Amino acid sequence: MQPARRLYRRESEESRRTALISATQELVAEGGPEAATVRAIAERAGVTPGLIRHYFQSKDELTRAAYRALMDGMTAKGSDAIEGVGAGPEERLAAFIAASLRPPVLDAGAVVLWAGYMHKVRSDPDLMAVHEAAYLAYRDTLQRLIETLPRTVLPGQTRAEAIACNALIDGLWVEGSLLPATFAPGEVITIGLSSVSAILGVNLLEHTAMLPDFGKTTP
Amino acid sequence: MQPARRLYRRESEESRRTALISATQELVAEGGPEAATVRAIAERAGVTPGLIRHYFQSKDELTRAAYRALMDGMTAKGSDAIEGVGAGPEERLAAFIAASLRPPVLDAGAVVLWAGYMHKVRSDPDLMAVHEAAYLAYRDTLQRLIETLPRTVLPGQTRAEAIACNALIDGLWVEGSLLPATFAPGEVITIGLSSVSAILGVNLLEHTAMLPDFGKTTP
DNA sequence: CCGTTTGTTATACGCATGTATAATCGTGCG
DNA sequence: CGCACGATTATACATGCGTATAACAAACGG
Repeated sequence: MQPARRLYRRESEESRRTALISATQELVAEGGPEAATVRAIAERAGVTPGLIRHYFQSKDELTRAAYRALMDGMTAKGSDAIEGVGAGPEERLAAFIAASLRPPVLDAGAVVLWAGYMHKVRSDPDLMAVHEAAYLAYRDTLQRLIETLPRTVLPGQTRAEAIACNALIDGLWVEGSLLPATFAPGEVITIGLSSVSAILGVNLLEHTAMLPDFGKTTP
Repeated sequence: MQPARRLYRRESEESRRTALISATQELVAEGGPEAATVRAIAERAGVTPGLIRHYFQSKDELTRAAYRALMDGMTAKGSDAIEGVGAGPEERLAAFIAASLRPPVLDAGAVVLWAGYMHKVRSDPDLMAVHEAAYLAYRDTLQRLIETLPRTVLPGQTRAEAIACNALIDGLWVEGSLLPATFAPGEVITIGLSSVSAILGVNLLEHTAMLPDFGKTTP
C-alpha cells in the first residue's frame, strides 16, 4: 500500500488563475517577495506546484499578473468610493480621499505588497507600464474631481494640485498603514481632508456627513 | 602548479563593515533584496563570502545593519540641509524640504532600497524600532521648523501639520524618484514648497533664493 | 459505458543560497 | 627575526528554489 495519489477536482481556468494570484498576493503581503515561492503559492492555493506552470509560463508571469491585479484592485476601490455618494463635488472628492485612507486600502499588507514589487517595477518595462498607467489613472481621477470644484483656477494649476494631493494621500497611506498605533482612529483621514482642503483652498471637512466611520473623531 | 590562493590585505573592522554594508545597499538598490546574496555582497565588497560571517553573526544581521545605515544617512541629509543656511525660519524650512526632494535623496535606488526592506521592518521588531525612530525624528525636525514660523497656532495644530507635510514630502519623494520623466526638472520641489506653504499658511517660494539648482524653473 | 482529452499530480534535475568548518597567510608583538 | 594570533580564504554541506517531464485520473462526448 503506497501513499495514495492526491484527489482533486478540475476547475475553471479563471478560478485557478485567481486563486494562484490571490495566494501570491497574500504571501508577499505577509512575508515579502521571498516568501512567495512556487511551493508556498501552490499550497496556499490548494494545488501542487506543477500546476502553476500550467497556467503561467513562468513564475515571473504569475508575479506580473499579481501586480496587475493589485493595481487594478486599488484603483477600482477609489472608483467605487465616488459611485454612490451625492453629486456635490466636495462630497465626491472627500469620499474619494477617505476611501484611500481607510481599510482595506489602508493596510500594512497592501503597502508591503506594493513595496515588494517596486524593484521589479523598475527593471521590468511591462510592470513599469502597469505602474505608470495606474498612477496616472489615479491622479487623473483626482484631477478631474478637483476641476469640478467651484473655483476659478489658473491654467496648469490643477495638474500641480493633483500631483500634490496624490503625493499627500500616498504618504499618508504608507505611514498610516505602517505605523497605525501612531495615529488616533480617523486621524489620518482628518489630516488628509484638511490638508487637501488647504492645498485647494476649499473646505472638505464640511462635507463629510455621508462618510462611513467618520464624524466621531472630528469635533 | 595549482590555482594560487587569493592575496589579500588585512583591514580595520570598521572599513570592512562599511564596505559590506555599502555593497549590500548598492545591490538591493540595483536589483532588489533578492540580488543581495552573500556571494554577490562579498564580491562587491572585494572579499570572499566567508568573511561576512566573521563580521556579522548572520546575513540577517548584515541586513539590519544596512537598514540602520540607510535610515541614519537619510535623516543626516536632512539635518545637513538646515545647517548652513540663513537664520530665517522660512529659509530653513524651505531648504529642508528641497533637500529631501533632490538627489541624492530623490533617487530611484534609494526608494527601491527603502521599499525592499519594508516587509522586514514589519516582521522584525528591531528594524521596526529603527524605522519608527527615523520616521519620528524626521517628523520632529519638521515640526520644530514649523513651530519657529511667525504664526499664531492652535494647540495640537503643528503635530497634524507636521504629519501632513511629512506625508506630502514622502509621496513626492517616491513618485519623483520612480517616475522622474513625468515631471519637469525642479517641478517636484516647486510643488512641495507651494503645497507645504498652503498647508501652513505661509509662502516658502519667496524664500528660495539661497537654494542650489532652483529659481530657474519657478517664474 | 468506454475512450479521449487535458487538467492535475508526482518525481527528478540542476543550480543558487546561507551556513559551517578547516586551511592558510598577513601582521603585530616580543 | 620568528612566532603566534586571527583576519581571510577555501571547501564542503544541506536545503530550497524554479523548472522540466512523465504518469495519472477527472470529466466530457460518443
